[in-house]
Parts: sequence; structure tokens; C-alpha cells
Amino acid sequence: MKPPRPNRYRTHWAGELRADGVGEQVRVAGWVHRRRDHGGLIFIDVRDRTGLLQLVFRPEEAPEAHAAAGNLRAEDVIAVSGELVRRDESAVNPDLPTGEVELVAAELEQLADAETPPFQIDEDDPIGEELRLRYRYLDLRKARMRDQMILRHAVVKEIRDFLADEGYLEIETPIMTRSTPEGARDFLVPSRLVRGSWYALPQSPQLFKQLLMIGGYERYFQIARCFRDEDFRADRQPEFTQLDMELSFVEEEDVFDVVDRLLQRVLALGGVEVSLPIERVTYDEAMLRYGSDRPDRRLGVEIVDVTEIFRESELNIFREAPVVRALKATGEFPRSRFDALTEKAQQLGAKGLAWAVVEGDGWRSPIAKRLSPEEISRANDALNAHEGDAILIVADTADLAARVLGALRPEVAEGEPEGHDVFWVVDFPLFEWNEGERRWDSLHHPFTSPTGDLDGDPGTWRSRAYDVVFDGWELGGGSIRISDPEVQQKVFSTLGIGPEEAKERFGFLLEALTYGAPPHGGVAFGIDRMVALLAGASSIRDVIAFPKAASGIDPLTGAPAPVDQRQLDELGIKVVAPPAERG
RNA sequence: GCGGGCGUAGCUCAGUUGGUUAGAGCGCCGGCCUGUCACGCCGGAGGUCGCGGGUUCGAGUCCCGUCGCUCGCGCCA
Repeated sequence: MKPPRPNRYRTHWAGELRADGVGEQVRVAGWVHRRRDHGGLIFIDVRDRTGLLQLVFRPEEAPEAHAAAGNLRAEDVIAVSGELVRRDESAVNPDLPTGEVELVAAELEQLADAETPPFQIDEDDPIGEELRLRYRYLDLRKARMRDQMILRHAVVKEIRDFLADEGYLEIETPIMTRSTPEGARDFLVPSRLVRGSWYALPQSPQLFKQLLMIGGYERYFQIARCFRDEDFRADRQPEFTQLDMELSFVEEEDVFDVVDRLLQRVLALGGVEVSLPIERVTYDEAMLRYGSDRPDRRLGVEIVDVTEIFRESELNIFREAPVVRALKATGEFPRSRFDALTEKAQQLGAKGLAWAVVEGDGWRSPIAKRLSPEEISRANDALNAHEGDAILIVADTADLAARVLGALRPEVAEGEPEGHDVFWVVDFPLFEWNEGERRWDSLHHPFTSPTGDLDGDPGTWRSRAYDVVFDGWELGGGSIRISDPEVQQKVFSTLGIGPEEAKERFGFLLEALTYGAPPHGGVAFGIDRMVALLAGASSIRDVIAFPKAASGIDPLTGAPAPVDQRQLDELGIKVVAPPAERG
């Protein structure tokens, strides 16, 4: 960190003093991290953003400062002047970057008095989430939070530096806008001037970045706040931050090229080495081998298709199922574990889960006597299964078998995954069939370019979309967009959005496409997730300075909160139910 | 909306089969201590056992209800 401009509070950062400063008169300012009072000598660790420095107060050399130091308490704010000295060799603290030196305090000024904090700043004990958020400004003082905020800054700075070098322009898009048609619920903002009308907070800048391409800006990016009014998870907040990018006159390879190099540099900040080009896996392969479109490939366990082996089987459910797929697992598999796995499979929609344990040449299994020795032997070979291994089999549609075995993979994998794994998933289907609503849904969003026979079955259309998967998390994704208004109309109509509705909701985009839209495409990355992964944080709350609690409340400010009747009157809003009491 | 876990001192937690005055570590307060760095030693304060009801001679413990927190499912293309 650049040295501070010397003023009445400080001449140096506390955490950055080293042996080369010995002999200098210095003044540092910060918070009392810890006090070790020996009656005579008093040691105080003072903390600023850069770290800790040990102060020594000697009664004989600076009686006033020593007396005042005796009254300091944790988190008091102080400024201290004195000479920086080298510590005796026996007194060096190897755990502290400043451990070779200490400041012999000559003068102490107490700048603020601190209440005893509700939790200790100098310990990394787990504290209840709500309490942390209620006193977030204290939680942020902890070394771990500080490091995560600094890492987040470094990630965002790296993104800005890299993309600026590559010719990208950072352009802001509206926060108050018309709802962009992502799938999630919108946050709404009432309009005072247009009674009865509402702005929506953006779920992403999707349409605006396409308009920027049509506007001729070629290379755009934004660190964009996005909003979705859905329930929480450890990795989901109602407002979150995306790196949003868009490029004109490009194909997939152009997007991969710039994103590969960007990710290599950003992930390096977390000590993750990525060799280029980043591997690509097709959607079909991911679903077949891992049963997921964002698999954690480090788990080791892979799904094997054994449909052909049982094509003529005596066992009806195997012979007649569209596919038969299996997982091999090692480890302890008592009967109760199979029962638990079966229950989980059924919750996911499987009719059942067949299981077996390899014993000699055969299987110990409820279905073993219905299978031929040849079937069992061929299945063992296909799975590379040996004595004592467990086998889980699902016979069902391809989608369901993939979903169920994909969900079981992490359950049967042994040990913690090691290292990191990052790859692209490409060649997605354009739509998926929504059986409940009896209609096609976009797998990505309706502005994704389709490929394939557009006069044929929509279920066979593929999309020019791509995702980046990191250690089983979807880090980001994007697509080549539709730049032809007729194709856009066709996709809308297949989704059940008629010309009237399309015009009503996205008329401005359809119109813009008719004024000369370049081929374009882009990508968006979840910054919060990215930083959380690099920091090893278990929740994105840990890398957001002021997040909401899982209940949607901000315990610090009390938001959301009722507003004055006068505010509501101006907006023409009548609250039917009174504001809920919160205790 | 559904399911799991949790709720005891400021914090993190323990609390046996329902049984005396509810405990520990850290923190806090006071005293002692001149080379500590998670300083040490001595002493002390601190509790609506989330809330309400029930069972019982007796409830932190059992039952019912309720509130809150948290993790997951649904939802989030």
C-alpha cells in the first residue's frame, strides 16, 4: 500500500513497518487489537487495515503514555508516536510480518473510546450469522473479512485492467428499467410521475448490452449489480454482482479466447493455475458421464451407460427402459446406505434404484438371480468393478437416469476433492420441455442463437450457448445472440410468446434488430461466487461487505422497513395488510 | 410453500433417567506482575434456559403451539 501522506494522525501504516525503518520516528494510528499489561511493561498490538504492530509502553521512559495505555480497552482508537526499534532476537515474533520490530511509545493520544464489542475481533471463532450482520462494521474489522474484501477488490481491478487493455469500454446501464425477461421474479419500484406504472430492477443488463452492440460499441463490459426476488441460498443473494460482457462481429471462439485469458489471470489471484485453452465438454457428454451440466469432475466417480448389456435381459425393467446407467462406488455399503440412496433416488423421481455388491464372479443383489452371469460379468467389465465394489443402477429415461445418478455421485464419492477443475460446457439444447406447463422453456434465455433445423422439432434445436464450470459451480455463461429479427420472432413464438406479447414486452429489441444488428455474443460471470471460491468462503455473504441475512432482512439497517403514509400517498399505493411486527 | 438442524451467560458451547443453588472456555470488572505476543497468576460480576401453554410433587430436560436463526428442496431460463 502506498505510504500515507503524513498528518497529525500517522506517518506510516502500522502493518507495513519493517526492519529497514529501525531508528525512525514514526506515528501510527488504529485500533487496540490486544493489550498485554505486565504491570510495568505494557504491550499493545495496534491494528490498521494493513495489519498489526506491537507497541511497547515503558513506565520509566514515558510515564504519561504508560499510565494512559493501562486504561486502554479492546477496539479503542489511538494514535501513537515513538521510535521504531529492532526487537531482541529472542523477542522476534515470526508469525507477524512486523514481528522483527516494535514501536517504543513516547506519546499516546486516545482518539475514541470503544464499547466492549459483542464478539471478539481478535479471534476467528464462528459467530452467529445474524449477529455478524447486525454488527457488520465490527465483523469487517476481522482479518479474514479484510482479506476477502481486498481479494474482491483485486479480482475486480484485474478484470478492469485486463478488459481495458483489450479495448473493452465500461458502460453503465440503468438500475431502474423495464423488467428484462429473465426467469426470476422482479423487484419493482413504483413510479410517482406515471401513476400505476412500475420500474423493475434488472435481473441482468442482457437487453441493454445487446442494444450497445447495435449502437456500435463493439466491446463492452460492466461490473453490474443484478436483482432477483427469489429465496436465498448460501450462494444466492437478492442483489449480486456480475461481470457482464458483450462483443460484436464474433463467434464462439472469439468469446472463448478473451474469457480464457481473463479467467487465467483472475483465478491466479486465488493461486489457481489454469492452462489454456480451457477444456471444452459438450452438454451431452457432461450429462452422460456426470449427470449434470455443471459437474464437479474431481469427484472421480463416473456414470457408465450399460443399456446395451441388458438389451436382452430377462429383467423387464432393464430390458425395456430407454437407458440403463450405472455408478460404481467403493467404500462401506451396508444395506441401510443402499436404502438411503434409494429413498433419495425416488425423491428425485426414479421409480427405483437397483444395487449390487461385487462378490467373486457374481453380485450380491436383490436382482442378481434375474440376471445372467454374462450380463453381470459384462457390467463389471464396463464399470471396472471388482470384489467389494458397490454398483448403483437406474433404468429410466435418459434425462431421469442422468439426473438421479448425477445427484448420487457426490453422495458416494470418497474423500474431499483435491485441486481445481475449470472447463466450458458447450453445445446445449436450445429448449427443454416443461411437462407441467406443457410448453418449451429456454435453457438459457430467449435471445440465444439457435442452430440446427429450425423447421424441425424444437427439441432437436441446439443453442450457441456456453457455461464455465469451476469445481462444480456454474461460474458464468453466455451465448452468441440472435441478431436476425425473424429468427428472434420464431424463437418467441416457439416459446409461446405471440407477436402481440413479444411486441409488448420486447418490441424495442425487435425494432432495434431491424436497424442493422451486428453478429454479437457475450458472457456474464458471478463475481460474488468467483471471489468466494477463490477465498475458500462457504457463503457469498462472506465476500459481500453488507449482505442480507437468509430471511431477506438486513439486520444492520433493518431493511426492508415500512415507510411513511405520506410516501405511499404520493405513489398512490394502498397497503392492504399492515406492516408485519418484527421482534 | 416443504424438510433438516439450532435457540442455555456478551460470544462459542456442555448440561446425564425429569431432581440440591444451571456449568466450561473466551470475553468483561478488580488486584498482582518489566519482554509478552492466545502473556501469566489471584479474585469477582454476569442467566426471562427464545416465547406461550400443558403434564408433573418437581421441567433447561417430556408434550403441544408459536417465533427467530440457519442449511437444503421447490423457486432462481
